Amino acid sequence: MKLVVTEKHDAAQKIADLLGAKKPKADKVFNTPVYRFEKDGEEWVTIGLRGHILEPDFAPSLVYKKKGGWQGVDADGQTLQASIPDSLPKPPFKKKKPFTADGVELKGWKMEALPYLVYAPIEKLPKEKDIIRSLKNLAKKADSIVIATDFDREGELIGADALSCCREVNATAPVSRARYSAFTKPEIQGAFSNLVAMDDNLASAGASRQDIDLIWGAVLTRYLTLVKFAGYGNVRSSGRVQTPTLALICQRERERMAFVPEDYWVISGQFDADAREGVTAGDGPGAFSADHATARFKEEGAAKAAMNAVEGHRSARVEAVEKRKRTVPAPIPFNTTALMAATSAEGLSPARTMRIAESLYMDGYISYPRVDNTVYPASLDLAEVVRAISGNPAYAPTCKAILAQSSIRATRGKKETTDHPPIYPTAKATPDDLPPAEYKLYNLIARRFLATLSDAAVVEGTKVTLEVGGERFIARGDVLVKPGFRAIYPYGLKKDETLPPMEEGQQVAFNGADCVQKQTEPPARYSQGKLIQEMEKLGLGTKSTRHAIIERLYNVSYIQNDPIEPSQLGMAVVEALDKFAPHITGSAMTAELEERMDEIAEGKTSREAVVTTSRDLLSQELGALMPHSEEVKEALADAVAADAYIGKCPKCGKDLQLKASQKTRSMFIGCSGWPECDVTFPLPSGKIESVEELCPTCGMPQVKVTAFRTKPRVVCIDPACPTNQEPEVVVGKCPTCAAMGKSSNLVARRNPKTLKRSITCENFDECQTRYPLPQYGKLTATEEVCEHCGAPMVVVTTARGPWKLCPNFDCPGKEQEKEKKPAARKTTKRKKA
DNA sequence: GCAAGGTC
Repeated sequence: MKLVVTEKHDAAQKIADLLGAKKPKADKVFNTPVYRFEKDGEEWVTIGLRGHILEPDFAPSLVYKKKGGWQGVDADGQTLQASIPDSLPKPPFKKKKPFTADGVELKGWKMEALPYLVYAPIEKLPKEKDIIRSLKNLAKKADSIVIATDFDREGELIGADALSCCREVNATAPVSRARYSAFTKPEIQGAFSNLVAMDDNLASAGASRQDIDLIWGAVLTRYLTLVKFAGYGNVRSSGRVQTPTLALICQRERERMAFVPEDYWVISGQFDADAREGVTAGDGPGAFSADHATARFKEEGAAKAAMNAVEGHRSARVEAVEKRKRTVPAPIPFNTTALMAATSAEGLSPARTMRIAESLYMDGYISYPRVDNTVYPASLDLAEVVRAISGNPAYAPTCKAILAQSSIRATRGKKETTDHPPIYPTAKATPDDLPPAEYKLYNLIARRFLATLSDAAVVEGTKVTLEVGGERFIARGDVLVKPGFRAIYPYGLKKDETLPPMEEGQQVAFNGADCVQKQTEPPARYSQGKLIQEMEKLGLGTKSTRHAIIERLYNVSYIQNDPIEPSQLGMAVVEALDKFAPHITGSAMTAELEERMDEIAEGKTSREAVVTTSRDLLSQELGALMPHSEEVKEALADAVAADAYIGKCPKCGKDLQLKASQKTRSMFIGCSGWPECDVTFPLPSGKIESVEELCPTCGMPQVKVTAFRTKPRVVCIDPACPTNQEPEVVVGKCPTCAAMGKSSNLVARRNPKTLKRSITCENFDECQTRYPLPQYGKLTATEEVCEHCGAPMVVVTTARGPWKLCPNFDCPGKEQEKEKKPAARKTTKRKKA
């Protein structure tokens, strides 16, 4: 039996389809799907991995008490002892009681262990245990093995790891490597009839990347986390990609802070081409505005002089009318970065984009979403794709026009790789087929695809120069004369600005000018899309990881908002590392690693040599960092306090801070003077941000609250503030009391201690009736009663509109709805396997 | 309780 190992399930299926004479049989080994077929009289089976199936980690059996423990070196530590270089003082490890060189006992050590962690041996541990089990089971019976993972460095490593698993159970089966760059019949058949050898050097290059990332990441993350320990779960991370990315954001913020705005003045005049003598008010079709030819006056005096010069004039002369046509080329095919840049501009974060793209891919609506390529391969039948999506009425006219051409021509980007085709739609979808966010992304991808097959747009720009009292004004207009791709791709489009028709020498009405003082703006913060593009430019991360890295920076509270601003903590982390361990804050480390990896791949150096050099460098920088731990600790503590600052305590004047409850992890506001001062304020659920302005009603601090899927709102932190008083609403009669022959009101109110809103019976002590309520939105009572349980129906109006519901949590109607739900979400069902 | 890289 011939065993074919691919990087992912999808590839295993496609290869089986393309190689088998007959349709392959879908089977399972344990829980892993595999595909069996016959070729040239031999039994074949393909199995898909899930990316990396092994994961490097510090050897648990040799060095640590238990996996993942951050204590340090265990027991006798012999293996570590052997790997520590002579330059580092060797602790005299003894059984059960390790000591430092100075004789300090190391049991339970933390920070002191870090210099040794730099040199700790690394092992590859199983990560996908189920898949490994299935793989080994097949490998046992295999006569030969073909590694058919992706054709790149990580793919080679994934394949080498898989092979090492196979070798544990089958030491002799011959192994070969299939190299393909597209799932087409000729490509795959060609790859399998020209099998090559595994490239061990390339796999080693990938493995050195893993080692270096782990060592630097673990050592610096533990350092930052332990130097100012803030409780379990409060990790201050650092890494080869995330820290330079954070540094980019901080650098931009520093530029903004250093920026000194300059005043300038802008003069804008109002004109009307219909009224020759300046008698109309200037809001007819002939009205237009034009800016002074000096776009920015640096001196107020010069601006005033220009204003004085036009003062009193009622007409202007058209000095020149220039028209110029320019073509706007159709956009190039989408790769991952370009897709994320486009969705970011549409308000969809890169991380969310990739989650949705993954589901669209899995459901068969779009092609593989992780690509660098921006050139459609010749093997892709563009006309067939156009036909496939032409069933969507919104695309039909464009599809028809494209198909009517004798040949279809597509735009092409600069990046041409053979990994996968650029992202294109693979099936028709309409707004009825997909949930809104999914369709939004599908629509963008489908329209972009059609745009890449469309003509350039032609825009006619008009520039009109006007003269008033010796001053020149310039009006500009843009009109789309040939829509081309813009007919199908309206994204990122500026509105047309039309000008009324004018001729040289013509007089138009001048209805006065305004002079506005403005200030130059600091460089803009990065949007998530822009940051991803910048990361790509600098070689930070890959198409598959950049969005996740940015999300990680949000999760550890190094950054906030979009456009992205760094937190005080983020700034402090970059500052501390930049001072003492500058290698981790720049993109040069990645660039250099790439060079070393190329050398390993070419056989010019070894994985061991490269990793050891990197360990020595880290050892050096950690050595510079450790003596300044007090300084770093204070800087981080100050930053954390500044990030948590909400306002001043009304009782003792110290700082009120955002805190997390130890027990429930929920957020509240507490005084930094605790335990002397016990002032606390409850917080509603949702993301909390500090706001500078105090409450206009009571003078207490305010916070900005963003609850899940709601618009942010600014609220006073004091529940007693009049702005926080919600009227109690009588929503109806209590059904429990009614059953007991009594009549009591159900009242909706907010608990001032917990801020939770609920409906309680006035007769609660006796009947114990209480219903939960959504925490946000305006609540109104209705006359209606729930058909299932008799509870009064209420309406909650949020930004998404009114929503009528039965508040009874145990209402029998709820169960029925739950049963209905899975059927309603049919859209995520996987397209035929 | 660490990273980054694959993929779900």
